[in-house]
Amino acid sequence: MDTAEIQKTADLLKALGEFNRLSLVYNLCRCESSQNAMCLCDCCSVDASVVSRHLKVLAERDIVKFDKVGREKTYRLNRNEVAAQLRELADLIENNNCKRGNYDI
Amino acid sequence: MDTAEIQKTADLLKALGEFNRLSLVYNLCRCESSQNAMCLCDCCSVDASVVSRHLKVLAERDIVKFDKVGREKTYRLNRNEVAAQLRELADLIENNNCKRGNYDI
DNA sequence: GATATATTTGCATAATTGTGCAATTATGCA
DNA sequence: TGCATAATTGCACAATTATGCAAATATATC
Repeated sequence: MDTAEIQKTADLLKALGEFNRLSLVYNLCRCESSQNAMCLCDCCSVDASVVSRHLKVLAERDIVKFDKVGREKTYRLNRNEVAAQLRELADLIENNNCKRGNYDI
Repeated sequence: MDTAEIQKTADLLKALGEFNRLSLVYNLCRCESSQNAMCLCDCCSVDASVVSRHLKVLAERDIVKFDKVGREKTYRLNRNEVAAQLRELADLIENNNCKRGNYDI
């Protein structure tokens, strides 16, 4: 396993592993349409600037995508990619799907 | 979504989302048999005390389990549970499996 | 242009976290 | 009992991170 790859996965998990950010993700989970940041503020009781920074982190990790419409930014979950990465990790952990086929039992 | 539930998931992801801890997890991934801490030290270039603390965090989150044999502690991945939790999150994110059935599009 | 709203940024701060080293504890073995 | 090895813990420290407030930026509307 490449260290860069480990770091990338760790970064994804770390981005998701903070209470307010995960709250934002769960909030976006329930929305089919994009939501702007002000709307998303309601789900966590922190300053708008904090929400802005959390959304930036989520966007940097490609967890959310956004469009700029006028003065608003609307966010949506990058559902398929995030789910795929989580499943990939789950498979690795559960199935021991080692391409080399060497088991050390 | 309950805040306690959000916090629990966040804690799991945060525990996995650190480079050396994830390295330990990947390392355990490749092992069918339990591995003791000293052996696991080899996979990350940090002090044994650091590995000990990381393993403690992983054990607290039920990511790894351990047995004490003599003066050694042997660790193994809690494969099924961790994988199940990751898949649950993936499903939630991807499928929008909202029990209430209200879509806001 | 003036004003209101949405978002970001600079700054300061408190809290958390990862780390190494030394000391300690626990256990096995001679 | 004495010594070696495995693991943990106390302590200090550096780095990161989450946060709020105020100011700045961007854009819509009047």
